[in-house]
Amino acid sequence: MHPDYEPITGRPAEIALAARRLIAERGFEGLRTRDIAARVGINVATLHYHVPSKEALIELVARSLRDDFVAQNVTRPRKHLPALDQLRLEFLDFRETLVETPEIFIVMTELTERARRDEKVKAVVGPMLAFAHGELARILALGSEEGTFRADLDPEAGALMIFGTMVATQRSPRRGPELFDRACAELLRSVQAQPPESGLAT
Amino acid sequence: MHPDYEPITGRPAEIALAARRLIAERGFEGLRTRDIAARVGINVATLHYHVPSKEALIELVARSLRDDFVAQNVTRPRKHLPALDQLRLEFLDFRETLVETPEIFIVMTELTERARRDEKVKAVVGPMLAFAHGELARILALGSEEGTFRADLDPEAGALMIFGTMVATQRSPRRGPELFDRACAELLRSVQAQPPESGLAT
DNA sequence: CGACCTCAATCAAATGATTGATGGAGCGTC
DNA sequence: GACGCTCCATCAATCATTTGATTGAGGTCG
Repeated sequence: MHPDYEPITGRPAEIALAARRLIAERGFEGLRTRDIAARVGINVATLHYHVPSKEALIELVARSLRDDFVAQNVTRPRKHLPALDQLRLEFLDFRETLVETPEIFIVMTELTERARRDEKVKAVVGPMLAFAHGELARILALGSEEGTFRADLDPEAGALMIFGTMVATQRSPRRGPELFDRACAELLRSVQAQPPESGLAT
Repeated sequence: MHPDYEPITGRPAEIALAARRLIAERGFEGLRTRDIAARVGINVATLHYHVPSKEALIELVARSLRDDFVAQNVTRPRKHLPALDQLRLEFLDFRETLVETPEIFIVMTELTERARRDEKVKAVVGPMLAFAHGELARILALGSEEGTFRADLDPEAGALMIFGTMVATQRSPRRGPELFDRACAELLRSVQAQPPESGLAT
C-alpha cells in the first residue's frame, strides 16, 4: 500500500544523507547529482541506479527526514505528564536536535518551501508539520484544562506561536542556544496562567 | 559611499519585479534569466546589459524588496501612541501586505534562506530583519514600562516570538487571514498584563 | 547462471553569458 | 536642415559549460 513507509537503508540512506548535507550547505539551488555521488564515493550512474531521477532523490530526502522525525517521536511515554512538563520536554527535544543536528532544520525549511510547488514533497512534509503542530495544540489544550495554562489560550494559534518562535530562533542572525532558551522562557510565561496573587508589586 | 541606496527605477525595476514574481512561483531553484527577460519582454542580452550577472540580479531583487520595505516604514508617525496600539498597527501592516502582495513574503523567505550562503544578500536582508525585530522589541519594552504589557516580558525574545508567529501563519498549510487574526489575538493575550481582578471565574 | 551493483564514457538539453550589429535620440558643425 | 558623431538600449545568433540522465560493459557473490 505504502511502500515508502519502510525506513531507508543501505546505499539510498547514504545518498539521502549526503544529499541532506549538500542541501544544508547550498540549498536546492546548488544541489547537483554529481556532487552527491562524489560525496558518497560512487559514480553518478550508480546513484541513478538507486534513485531514478532528481525528483525522486528529493522525495527520498524528504522521506529520510521523516524517518528521523518518526524515530524521535516514538519513544515518548509522556502523555500522562502535566502539560507544563510535556511542553518543557518538547522544548528540550527541539533544543537537542538544534545543537546536535542543526542541518535537519535547514533541510526541513528548504523542504517546507519546496512543498509549496512540489506535491510529492508536500505529501511527506505536510503530515510531519501537522503532527508537530497537533502535538503542541494538544499539550496547550491539556494545560488549559489543568488550569496550568491560561483559560483563554487558543490551542491552534498557540501551537502556531510556539512552532513559529522555535523556527524563528533558528533563522535569527543571533541564533544560538542562549537565544533559544530565552525564547522558550518567554513562551512559557506567555501560555502559563498567572499565579492568583503572588505578592503585590507597585 | 552607498550607491545602492538609490531606489531602483526603469528597466532594472521591471526586471526586479519580474524576477520577484518568478522567484515566488518557482523559487531560486527555478529562476532562469531567459524567463525573466521573456516576462519583461526583452532579449536576454538586454537583461545582461542592465544586470551583469545572475548574482547581481539576485542582489537587485533584494534591494528592490528593501525599497518596498523602506517605503512602508517611512510614513509612520506612531511612536507617540500607546504600545498596544502600536502593536496592533504592526499587525495591520503585516496583514495588509499579506493579503495585497503575498509574493513579498515568499520572496523574503527565499532571500532569508539564501542570505545564509550569500554575503551580498545578507548585507541587504540582514538590516531589514534587524529593523523589524528592533521595532517590535521597542514596542514591547514600551508596553512593559506603561504597564500595559507584562512586566516580566523579555522584549528581544518577545519580538522573536511575534515575528516568528507572523511568518509561521504564512507557512502554515491552513494559512489565510482568519488564522492570522487568531494568531494576532493570541499574541496580544500573551504579551498583555492581566487585568488585576476582572471577576472571579470558577 | 543470474541478481545485484558499479563504472567510464557519452548524450542531449538547458543555461549563463557574449558577440557583433542595428536603430534612434541628442548634439554640435557646416 | 543636413551631416557626422557618440551614447544608450536593444536584439538575433552563438558559445562554452553545466547538468540530469543513459548506455554498455563489467564485476561479485550465492
